[in-house]
Amino acid sequence: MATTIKDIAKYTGLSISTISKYLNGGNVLERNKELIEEAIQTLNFRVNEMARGLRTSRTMTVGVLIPSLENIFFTSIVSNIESVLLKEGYSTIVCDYKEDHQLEEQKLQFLFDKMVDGIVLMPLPDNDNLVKEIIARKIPLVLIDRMISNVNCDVVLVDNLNASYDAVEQLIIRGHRRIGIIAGPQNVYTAQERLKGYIRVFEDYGLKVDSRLIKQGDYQIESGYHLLQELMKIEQPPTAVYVTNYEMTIGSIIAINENNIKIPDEISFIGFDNQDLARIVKPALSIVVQPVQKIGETAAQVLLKRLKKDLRGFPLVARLKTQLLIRDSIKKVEG
Amino acid sequence: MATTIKDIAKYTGLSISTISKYLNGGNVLERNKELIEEAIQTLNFRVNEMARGLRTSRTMTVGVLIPSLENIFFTSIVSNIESVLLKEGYSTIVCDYKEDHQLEEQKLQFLFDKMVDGIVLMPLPDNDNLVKEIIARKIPLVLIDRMISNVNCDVVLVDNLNASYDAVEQLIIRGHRRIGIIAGPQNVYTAQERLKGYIRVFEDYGLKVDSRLIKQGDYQIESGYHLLQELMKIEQPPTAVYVTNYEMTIGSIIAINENNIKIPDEISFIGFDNQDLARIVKPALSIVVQPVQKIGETAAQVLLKRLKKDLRGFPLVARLKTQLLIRDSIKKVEG
DNA sequence: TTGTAGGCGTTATCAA
DNA sequence: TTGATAACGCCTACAA
Repeated sequence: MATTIKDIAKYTGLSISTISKYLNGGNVLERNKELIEEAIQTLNFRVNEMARGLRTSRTMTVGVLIPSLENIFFTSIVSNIESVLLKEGYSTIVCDYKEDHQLEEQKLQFLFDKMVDGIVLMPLPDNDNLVKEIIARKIPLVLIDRMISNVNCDVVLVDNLNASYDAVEQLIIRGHRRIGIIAGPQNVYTAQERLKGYIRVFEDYGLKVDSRLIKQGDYQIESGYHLLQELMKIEQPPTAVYVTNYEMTIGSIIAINENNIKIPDEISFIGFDNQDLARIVKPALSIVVQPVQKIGETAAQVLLKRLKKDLRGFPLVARLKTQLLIRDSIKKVEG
Repeated sequence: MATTIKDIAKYTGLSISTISKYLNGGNVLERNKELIEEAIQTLNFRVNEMARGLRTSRTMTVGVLIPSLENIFFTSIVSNIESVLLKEGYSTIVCDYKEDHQLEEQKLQFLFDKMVDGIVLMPLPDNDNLVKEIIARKIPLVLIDRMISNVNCDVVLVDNLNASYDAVEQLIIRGHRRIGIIAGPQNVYTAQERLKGYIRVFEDYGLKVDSRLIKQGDYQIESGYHLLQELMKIEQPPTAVYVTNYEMTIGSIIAINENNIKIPDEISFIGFDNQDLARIVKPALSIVVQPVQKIGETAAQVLLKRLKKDLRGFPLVARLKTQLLIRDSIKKVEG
C-alpha cells in the first residue's frame, strides 16, 4: 500500500540497505543522494515507524502521565512538553489518572506496553513504588513538581518554598503582621513547600506565627471561597492574605467580591498562578506566577538529553523560580 | 530482553502459533489454555505491539487533534475520549495545534506518520482540505463541534442553536425584552449557532432584535469583561444578558462584581459552561451546560465502531443536547 | 487442535 | 560506498 524502502530502491536502482543508510544519516554519493531524495518526493515515501521500532526497539514516543486533564496547570505543561518533543520527532502520549492511585498504576502499565522511550510523570503522593519500577526498567524518567527521597531521578521543581517566602516577605515589608494563608493539602509536596515558606519568613523576621491564620484547603475553588470567609471572621482578622493556588485564588476573589470586601483597603491580597484573573480584577491582583512554559520545556529537554544517552549531570534537579508580580492589591500598613 | 511468544512456547512446550492463536482468542485445549496463562504470568509476558502492528498494520492508537491544550473544554473532552478508548486497548496521542492553521496541518501529518488507526478532530474554520485528506486516506475520522458541508464523515455536535434558543426563551418567558448577548467570533461554527438561536427565538416570539444588544467577543475572558460593561453603558441597557462561553462568563462576572451590579435585580444573567463558578457565585448562576463527558464518550464510541469496520449509520451526526440550569440569577420582569 | 513457514518494513552486520 | 542477508516479534495461511 504505502511506499516502502523497497520501492525507493526500485526507483533508484540502488539497494535497500543503501537507502536505509541514507535515511539514517550515513554517507552516500552525492549523485545517489539526489536520486534518493527525488524518489522520496515523487513516491511520497515515509518510513514505517513500526518496522523501525521493531528493529531498533525505539518507539520515538514519550509518555506523559498527569493527575488530571481537566486542570489547566497540568495541561499547559503538557502542551509545552509536546512542542519541544515534536521538534525532535517524538510524539507524546498523554494519560491522566484522574488523581487516582490505581489508575496511575494502570496507565503506567499502559505506557510500558506502548514501549515509550521515556516518561514524564507528575506523581501522586505515596506512590514511590511506581517511580522505582520505571527506573528499574531503565526507562528515562523526569519527575515534575515532586521530589522522592532516596531515588535517583531527574526532577523539575518549582521553588515553591521561596515563592511563598518572597510573597509573604513583601507583605511583611509593607508592615503587615497578621497575614493569613490559604494553604493546600499537606500530603502534596508543593503544598507543604508553600506553607513552609510562609512559616520560614515569619521565623526569619522574628515574628510569631498565629496558627489561626493558617487555613488548609484542598486546592479547589470552594476551598478558597469558604476559607477566605473563615479567615475574615476570626477575632482579629488578617490584614493580608496569601492564597496558594489557582483554583483557591478564584474562590477567594469570588468571596471577596461577594462580601464586598475592599482590596487593598480592607485586605491586601496575593494570589497564585492566575494571570488572566489578575490582569482583570480591579485593583490588579498581585500574584505568584509559576513558569509553566519553562517547566514543560525543561522537562522535555532533560528527557531528550537522557534519550540521547547523555547522562551528564544526572540526577538533575532543576529548581525553577517563580515570579512575583506586585500590583495594586497590597496596601502599606503603618507600623 | 523482554519475554516473547517464543519464550512462552518454550515454557509450555507448545508452538508459537498456538500461543499466538490463544492470544487472539482462538480455540485451544483447556489444559493448554491454563498452561499458557501460567507461563504468561510467571514470565510476565506482554505482546509487542510494534511487532503486531507491523504485521497487522494496526497501531491500536488514536490521534486526537485539538485547538489548544490550554482550554479546559477541549481537554475535558480528551480526557473522556481517552477513558473510553483505553478500555478497548487503544491509546490516545494528543496533539494541539495552538489554534494555528499551519500547525494543524503539520500535526496531522505527524499523526499520519504515527499510523494512527483513527482520528478525532476539532478543526479550525476554513481547513476543510485537511478533513478531506484524512478521508482520502481512509482513516476513520470523527469530527467534533463542527460540520463540514459536502463531506461525509461522522460528527459529534452540540445543539448550540437550541441551547441559545432555550436560554433566551426562558428570559423572554420571564418578561425580558431587552436581552443582551455576548456572542463569540463569527467564523467559528459554534459561535454562529449560538447567535442564531438568540435571533431565532426573538423571531419566533415576534420580537424585534436590537443590534445594539448584540456584542461580539472572541471567547476570551477580557472580552466578557469589556463587553458586559459596554452593554450596561448603552442608552437603554438590557435587563438580562446571555453570555455564550466559559471564559467570557468569567469575565462578565468579574465586571459585574466590580461595578457592583446586582444580580438579578439590576440584571438577569445566563452564562455558559462554568459549573464551578455557577455553583459558587451568589446568587447561584443560571447556565448552559455542555455535555462534555458525553461529547467525549460519543466521539470515542463512534470511532471505536468504525475501527471495528462497523459502518452502520454512516455518516452519523450526533447532536447532543445541552442542559439549561435555571438558578437564582434570573428575575421576573413585570410586563 | 496444533505446528510449519513465510513475510510485515526496517536496521545492522559483514563482505564485496 | 554499496549490497546481500539475517534478524526484530508477531500473525496467518496452510498443512498435519
